Parts: sequence; C-alpha cells; structure tokens
Amino acid sequence: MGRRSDHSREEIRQMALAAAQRRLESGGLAALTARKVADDIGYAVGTLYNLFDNLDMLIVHVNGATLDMLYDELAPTVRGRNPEADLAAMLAAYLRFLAEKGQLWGALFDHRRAGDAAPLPDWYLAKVARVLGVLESALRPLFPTDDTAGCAQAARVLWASLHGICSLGETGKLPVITAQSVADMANSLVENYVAGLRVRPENSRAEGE
Amino acid sequence: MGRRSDHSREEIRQMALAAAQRRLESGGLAALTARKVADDIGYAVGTLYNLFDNLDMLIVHVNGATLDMLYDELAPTVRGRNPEADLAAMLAAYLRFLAEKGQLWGALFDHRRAGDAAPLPDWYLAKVARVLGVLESALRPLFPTDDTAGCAQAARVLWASLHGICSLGETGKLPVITAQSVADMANSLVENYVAGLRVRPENSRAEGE
DNA sequence: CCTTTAAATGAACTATGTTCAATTTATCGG
DNA sequence: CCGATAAATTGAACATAGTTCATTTAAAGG
Repeated sequence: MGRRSDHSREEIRQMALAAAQRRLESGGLAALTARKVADDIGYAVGTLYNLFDNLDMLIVHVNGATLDMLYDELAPTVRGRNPEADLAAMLAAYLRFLAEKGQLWGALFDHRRAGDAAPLPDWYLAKVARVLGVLESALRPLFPTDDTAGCAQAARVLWASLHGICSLGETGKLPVITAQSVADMANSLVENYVAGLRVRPENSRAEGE
Repeated sequence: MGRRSDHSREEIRQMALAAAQRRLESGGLAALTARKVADDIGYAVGTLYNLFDNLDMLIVHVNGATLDMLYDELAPTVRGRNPEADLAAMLAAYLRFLAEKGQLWGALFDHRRAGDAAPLPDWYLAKVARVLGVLESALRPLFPTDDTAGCAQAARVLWASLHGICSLGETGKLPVITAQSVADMANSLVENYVAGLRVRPENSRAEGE
C-alpha cells in the first residue's frame, strides 16, 4: 500500500503518541514496542520510522507530554509566600501524580538511551526546566533576591533527591521499613533540607565543613 | 561436547562473574550479553543457564560484588564521633567510587528487572543493608539512643536522595548548571539535611508542618 | 569395558529495533 | 481525463536479544 489519505502526517504522529501513552500506562516501557504501537494505529512499522527517528525519540515525546501534565499539577500548588507550606502542597501533588500516573512517571527515568544517542533535545530540557521552575519559585523566599544561582541549585538538589527516594522506593531496591514510608521519606527530605537552608543562610553551596 | 573436567561448577561460576564484571566495566549493561559472557569464558550459552536462572540473576550477583566493594570503601571513613566530618569523608569516598567504578555503580540502579521477576533475594538486600549500616553509624550521634528507627529512616532518606542526584547527574536528565555541580549538589544535600536534623531534633518524621 | 549419569552444547524459537526496495496512491501538468 | 512524477506506505529481511532443550559427549561406578 502507498500514500493513503486517511490521516495527515501530523494526525498519525498524534495517534502514535496517544497509542504509545496508552501502552505505557497499562504495561510500562516493556509494553511499548514499535510493532505494537504500529498495530494499534493501523499502520505498518515502517511508517513509525517516517515520523520519528527511532523508538527512543517516540518515548522522549511521550515523556515530554508527561512533563507537561506534571507541570499542570504542580504549578497551582505554589502560592509564593511560605516555602514550607508551598513545598508541602507541591510534594503532596507530586506523590499523587506518582500514585495515579506511576507508569508515565516511571518512563521519565527508566528510559535510558544508548550511550551513542543524541543528547536530549533542547525542547525537552526546557520542559524539565519549566517543572524545576515551579520548585524554584517555592524556594525563592529562602534566598536573597540576587542569589538566583543558589536557588536554582537548591531546587535541583531537592528535585533530584526526591527522585531518588521515589525511584528506589518503587523499584524495591532499597530495603524500606514500611509501605507508607516513601511518603514519609519524601517529607523527611523536604522538611530537613529546607530547615537546613534556613539555618545556613546563603552559603548553601558548601565549602570544607 | 559434554562433561569436561577443565573447571568445577564453582570455578565456571566465578569465571562467568568475572567476565561479566569486566564487560560491565568496559561497556556498561549493554555490553553484558549471555552470548558474549559465554564466549569470554570459553563455554556455550547454555552452560550459563546451568549456573544462573537467567541473565538477571547473573547481574544481581555482579551487583552484589559491587555492593561489597562499596562497603569496603565506605566503612573505614566513619570514625563515629562527628557526624558532619564522617559524612563528608564518606561522601568523598562515595563520589570517588562513582568516578572510578561508574559503570559498576550504574548497573546497581540501571538494571531494572521484569515486573514478573522474583523479588531481590534476601542476601542481596542484606548487602544493601550493610552499606546502609555504615551511613547509619555516621548519623547515630544525631539521634537519641533509643531512636533506632529514626536513625535508620534518616539514613535511607540520605542514601536514596544521594542516589537521585548522582543518577540524574550522570544520565544528563537534569539540566545541570555546571559540570562540577554533581559533587556540589551532593554536598548541599548532605550538609543541609544534617543541619535540618540538628535543628529539628527527634521529630524528624514530619507531621503537618 | 559397559552402563549410567551429569555436564555441555548449539541450533531453534520468539521477540526486539531498524532498514529499504518495492509498491501503491495522490498530485499536478497538460 | 490521462500520464508522469513525487510522496507515502508497506512488510519482508537483517542483526541481535534472552531462553530452551534434545542431543552429544565425557566422566564415574561397577
């Protein structure tokens, strides 16, 4: 079969992304194969490779959509006055997202690309940065107005740390104490880290002790 | 070919593990395939499956060895008096391990087993717990003698958080500010979290603000 | 030396991502 | 309306995976 007029190029792209997302949600990354997605949308495997360089890029696009969803959930939780309160609300929203869209969240991090693959595209990093921006705005009051760098770094530390807790928690790689404790751990992290920021003003960048 | 007497069953196991470790160190998880390991040790693929249930279990054993190495590096850094000093030394050793044995460290976390796989064996979790024990002993002075649980939880929070920083840093998934900043982030985490523990004594388990 | 038993083998099976010559259809010039 | 051109779609084919198991081979026991 050749050139159909069933759908435009862009429509097929969207269908493929939607199908990929569905597969991800129900069966995780393992369920997301080129042939299955192609079947889902009623096109042949080769067609997928007209629209995406490879499966990795398809997944990166799905992950981009996930980051947008995450932003939409997190952004409204920050009111910009009290860091502790904002962070608690934000963390709750994050954990809720993780509980509801666990497989999508998982793909954000489980998807490891080959070492020789192109670096993550700028538009993707921008989406990550946008989510980080929410966290930055919550932390903002803790830093002097001119210390944007310190705030940005603190946001990255918190974000990455939180990721570690959720990630190890979900994959069972950490002998965890109770089932509830991923949330407990996340709370412990945020509260103590922020308390630390308050006690050690501005020089949060650490020299020898 | 059938029953050789070149090596005992246990010898082949060790050869396979050593070969797997070598492959991991040079090319990461992608370079560790059943056929290649079999070739390396001069046996056929099938033989590997006499010794290990499957490739996953082979990798779990290599990871176990990595955890032992890590323990050996971390354990001597804790002197048991000053938490801040101990943690700084321990963190330095951890980052050194990461720099030198990055691929082995990576396999500890990159290796995601299928959802239907058996849970991680107890002996493996025990090795994880042993490494965590080092961290616990460094944090010990910060907690009342009877609060073992609080100390254990703090150790897990720190450990998992640190993992998040290193993991996201290495995979380029976090738009990082400078090249140096993984170490900076790790220091920021440890120092602020510990400062937080000091300021908010014992009730580090977090209720509503 | 023959029998028994255990180890070692490697072809075969299923499934993956990816490629590309061949095919089919739309589009456009006349 | 037709024929040529261009574009999209196809699916068989390739390389590589993990895993299995009937068959082969060598050691051990009597």
